[in-house]
Amino acid sequence: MSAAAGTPAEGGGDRPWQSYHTAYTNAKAGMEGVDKEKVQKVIYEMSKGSKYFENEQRKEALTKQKIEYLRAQCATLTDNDISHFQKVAEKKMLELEASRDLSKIWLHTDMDAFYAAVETLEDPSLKGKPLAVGSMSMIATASYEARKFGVRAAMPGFIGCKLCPGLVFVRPNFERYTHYSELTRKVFQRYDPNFIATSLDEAYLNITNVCIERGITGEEVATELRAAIHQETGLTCSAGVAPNRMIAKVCSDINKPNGQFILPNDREAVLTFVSTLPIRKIGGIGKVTEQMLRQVLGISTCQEMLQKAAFLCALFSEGSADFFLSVGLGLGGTETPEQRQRKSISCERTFTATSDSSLLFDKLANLAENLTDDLQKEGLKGKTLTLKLKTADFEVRTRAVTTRGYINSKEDILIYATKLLKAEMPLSLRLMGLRMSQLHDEKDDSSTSTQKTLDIFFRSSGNDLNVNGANVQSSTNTSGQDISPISVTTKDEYLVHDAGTSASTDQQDFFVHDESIFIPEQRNLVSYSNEAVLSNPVIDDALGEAKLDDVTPSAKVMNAEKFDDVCQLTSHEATASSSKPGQQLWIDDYVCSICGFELPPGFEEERQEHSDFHLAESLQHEETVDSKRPISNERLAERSCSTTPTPKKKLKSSKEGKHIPIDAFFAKCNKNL
DNA sequence: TCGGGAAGGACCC
DNA sequence: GGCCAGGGTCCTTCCTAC
Repeated sequence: MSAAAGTPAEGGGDRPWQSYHTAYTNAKAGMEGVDKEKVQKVIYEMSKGSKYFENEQRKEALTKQKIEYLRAQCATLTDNDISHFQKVAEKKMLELEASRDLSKIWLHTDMDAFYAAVETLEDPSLKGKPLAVGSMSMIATASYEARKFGVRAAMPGFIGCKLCPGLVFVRPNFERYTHYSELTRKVFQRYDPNFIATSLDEAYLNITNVCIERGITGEEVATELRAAIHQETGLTCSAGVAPNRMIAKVCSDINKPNGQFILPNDREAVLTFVSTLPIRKIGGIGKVTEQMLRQVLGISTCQEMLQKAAFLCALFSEGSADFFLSVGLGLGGTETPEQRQRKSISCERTFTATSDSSLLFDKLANLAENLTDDLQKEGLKGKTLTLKLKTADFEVRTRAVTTRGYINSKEDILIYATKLLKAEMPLSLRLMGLRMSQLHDEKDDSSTSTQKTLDIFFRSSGNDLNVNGANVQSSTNTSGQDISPISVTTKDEYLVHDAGTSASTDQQDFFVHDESIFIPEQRNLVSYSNEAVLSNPVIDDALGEAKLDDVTPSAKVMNAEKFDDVCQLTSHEATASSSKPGQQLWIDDYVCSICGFELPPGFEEERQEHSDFHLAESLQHEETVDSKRPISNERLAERSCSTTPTPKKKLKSSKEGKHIPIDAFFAKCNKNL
C-alpha cells in the first residue's frame, strides 16, 4: 500500500515532526523537563527517508483508516441507537460498580532504571553519567541522567547518541539483572508469598494481610519494603499502593524515582484520582488505542470514558467496552490470579537484511535450536509453530502450522519451520522468529499423541546426528560445490535411519559412508512401512492390492516401541489422498501411511511431492530389486525435501490470502455505510 | 452457528 | 557519508470446516 496517506506534510504542515509519533516520543518518568519538540524534531530528521520511517508511515495510515472508519460508524448512530447503548452502558456500569472491592491493599513496585542502576552499582565509575544499556540498534534502559536528554528505552542507540552526544553505552548482562531480581524477590516474599512478578523489575504484592497482622498502613509497608530493597540490593525502587492492581501500577509511576504514592481505599478518592488521569497512563492503552479514543470520541482522561460510555458500547466489542468502563470507574484486579500458564514461547533475531537463502536457513536452524532449548528448559512441548518474518521493508508476516502431536525437538521444529520458510522464498529478511504455542507440559505427557511416540522413535536414532542435531545433507550447485547452508533432515530420513538401526542389531544393515546412506536390499521405506501396515486391518483394507510380500525378515524384527507407534498411527481413520490410490494414504488426513511422515492439510504440494517420492521409490525398487544399489543421502534429500523451485502453491500471504487486506476491508465497509 | 486455526497487531519492558 | 530501529507475549479478527 502506498504511504501517501501518511505524508508528513499532511500531518504537521511546516512542522512535520509533530505528527511523527513513535513509541519513544512519549514521556517516561524522569523526562518531565525535556524539550519534547526538540526531541521529536531530532527523531524525525534522523528517521525520514528510511525504510523504517516509510513503514511507520504506512502503519500510521492504517490507524488513520481505522479512525475514519470508527468516525463514520459513529456518524451513522441515530438518537435511538445512542439511547439504547446508553441503557446498555448504564447497566454495565452498575454491574461493574457492584463488583468494586475496596477490602484489598495492593502494592506495585518498580525498580528505578533497573538495568542501568545495576550496571552503575557494578561499575561505580558510571555514576552520574548519561547511560544507555543496549546497543546502537536499541536501548533497553536509559539512566535518569540520559532521560534528561530525551533518551529512553525502546529508542535506537544512534538516535540516543544524537540527542545526548556523551551517552555511554553498556551491553546488557541479563545474568546480572536476574541475580539482582532474585534479591528483590526475596524481599517481596516476606510481604506476600504469592506476589506476582510481571518482569525482572516489577511486581504486584497483596499486602492486605501484612497490614492487618502488623496493624500498619499501606504507606508504612511501602516505606519499609523500599528500605529493605535498598539495603539488600543497593538499588532503589518506587512503589504505588491502591485498592487494585491497575491503580497501584499507575501510582508507582507518580513519584518515580525512589518514591511512593498511596491512594486510600476509598471510592471517592479513586474516582477523583481517575477523573483527570490521562488514559495513556493505563496499562493496556497504548499509542493506537489512545489515538482512536481521542480522535474518534474526544476521550483523553479516564473519567471521559464514563461520559462517552454509550459510544464505547456502540463502537467497540463487549470485552473492549467493559475494559474501558472499568478504567473509567477506577476498577482493576483485586484477587491473586491462579498461576497463569504461559501460552507461547518464542525467540527471534534481527540481523542485517539478506536474501541469501543459505544464511536464512542457517539462522532458522539457530532459532530452532534456541527455541528447543527454551522449551526443554521449561519442560514444554507445543503444537502450533509460527514463523515470524520481517522483510527488509519492515513488513511483518507470520506463518503458522499446527502439528498433529506435541513437539519440542530441534529436528521436528526445523522440519516445519523449513517448510514454512520455503513457501515464502525468495525474499529479503531482516528478522526471523519462531514461536511455539498450544503448549503442553512434558511431565503431563500421558496423551497418546502421535508425535510423542515418534519423538521417542527419533531419539533412539540420535547417534549419527551432527552438531546441529540433524543428519548431514549434502547438496551441490552446478559447479559441484557444496552450497548446503544447514543440515535439513526430513522425517523420511529419520525413518530410513531408524528402520535400519533398530530393525536389526546388525550394523551392516545400515551405515553412513561419505555422507551417503546405504540401504542394503529392501530395508528401505517401503518395506519397513509395509511391515507396519501389515499389522493393521484399517490399513490392510485401505491398501487393497498393495504389494506386501517383499518384506525382508530383518525388517520384520520391529522395535516394540515403533510397533506401538505405528499401531497408534493406524488407529485413526485413513483417508486417501495419494496420486496412486491403494498404495499411499494420509491417515486421518495427516500422516503418511507408508513412512509416518506428517503433513497437515494445506501442504498439498508437499504431499504430492511426498507421494511422488514413494512412487519413485517403489518403481526404483522394482527396477533394482536384484542390483542392491545404494541410495545416496543426497538423492533421498532431493526427493523428500526438494529445494527445486517447483511451481509451489504458496501458503497464502496477507496480500493474496484469505484475509481481506485492510484497505479492501475498509473500502468494503465504506460501501456498506 | 461455533470452534479452532491463522494472521496481524497492540502492548509491555 | 552511510548506516543504524528489539524481543516477548497475548488478544482480536477473520476464515473455514463442521
